[in-house]
Amino acid sequence: MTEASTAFPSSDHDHGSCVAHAVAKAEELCRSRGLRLTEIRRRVLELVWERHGPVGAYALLDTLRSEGMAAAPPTVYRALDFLQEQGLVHRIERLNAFVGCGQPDAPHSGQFLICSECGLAAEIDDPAIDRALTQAAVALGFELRGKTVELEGLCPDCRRSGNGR
Amino acid sequence: MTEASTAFPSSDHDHGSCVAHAVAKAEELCRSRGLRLTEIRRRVLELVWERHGPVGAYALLDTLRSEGMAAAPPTVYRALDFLQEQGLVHRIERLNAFVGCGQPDAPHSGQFLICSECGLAAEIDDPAIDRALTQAAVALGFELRGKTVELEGLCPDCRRSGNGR
DNA sequence: GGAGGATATGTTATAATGTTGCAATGAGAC
DNA sequence: GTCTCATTGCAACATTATAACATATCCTCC
Repeated sequence: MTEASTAFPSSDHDHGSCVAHAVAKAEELCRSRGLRLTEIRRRVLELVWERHGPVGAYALLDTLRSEGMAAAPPTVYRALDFLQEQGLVHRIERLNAFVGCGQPDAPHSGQFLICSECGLAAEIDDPAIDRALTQAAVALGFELRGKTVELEGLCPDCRRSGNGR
Repeated sequence: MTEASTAFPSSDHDHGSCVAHAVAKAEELCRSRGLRLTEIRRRVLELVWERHGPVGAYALLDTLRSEGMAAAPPTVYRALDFLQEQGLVHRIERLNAFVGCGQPDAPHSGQFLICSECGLAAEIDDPAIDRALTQAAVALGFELRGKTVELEGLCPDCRRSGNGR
């Protein structure tokens, strides 16, 4: 997950299977925690994974509606809240958008590389970054509860293809 | 700036002089860059510093209006855009809010400690964090353009006074 | 298997944040 | 002085998020 080849999803990977995998993982996780992965929650999770990049809440909402579901903003936000609490999706502050998390079981903070060109977001989990953050907080007597790390720039692919200048 | 005593503004420091100082610095900076620190821009900068903590765009707007200025959302957002471009204020993504920057001349990315209890935000500039971020990006072949680092938790004061549990 | 409580969803309205487009103004260059 | 360009005024609108309250569904316990 800290390797260039895996940080950004390759354009030809098998979406279907990775969505299925994520949902299966979520089901297991909910079972083990005694929580309900309801129809809506599951569908939102699937949609987030299908897109395989940051998705806005209202994009999800539109999709749900187009599928005939009765859905209003709270429907989506509540599902997203639940998924976030369980670590199944992360919110990307810079984009007001959400992405699926590949490691919902391992607690971690979510560090992202966001490509300004293609819009993809790669999650990394770099211990050195985490260590530096923790140390800074300790040094200042700050009790750390949440970390947001979002790096914006050009992903390897877009760099190669000369996009973004 | 990486010291506990200075990271968070102490409750009894001299607001007036630090606002004045920030504005003086901004004026000099604009002069040297051949830019115009107009009435609106200056006032917005002052307001951001007066609050000495994250302020929302609409809070600024309300204040401007209460002072009799003809102001609409674009008025404020344009001023904030300008100030951000010049490094005079930073945006805090987690809060959709803005804070004054004490080091507008030294280019830096803006790393924040945000207290969930008192709402203050302390800017730090920790080289170790920056190094870790840069190295992660390099390792992944990612061309870094912007960094967001926002740590949320309890500031030393609120910790001591037992707020936030 | 039915009552009751907790969890989840439906629904409507509204709040909060941010942007677009175009006209009018004003400051500095020549 | 006039030209040009940056800045501001203004109106409308777009996007993101939440509040409040009613209804439905699930689960447990008897």
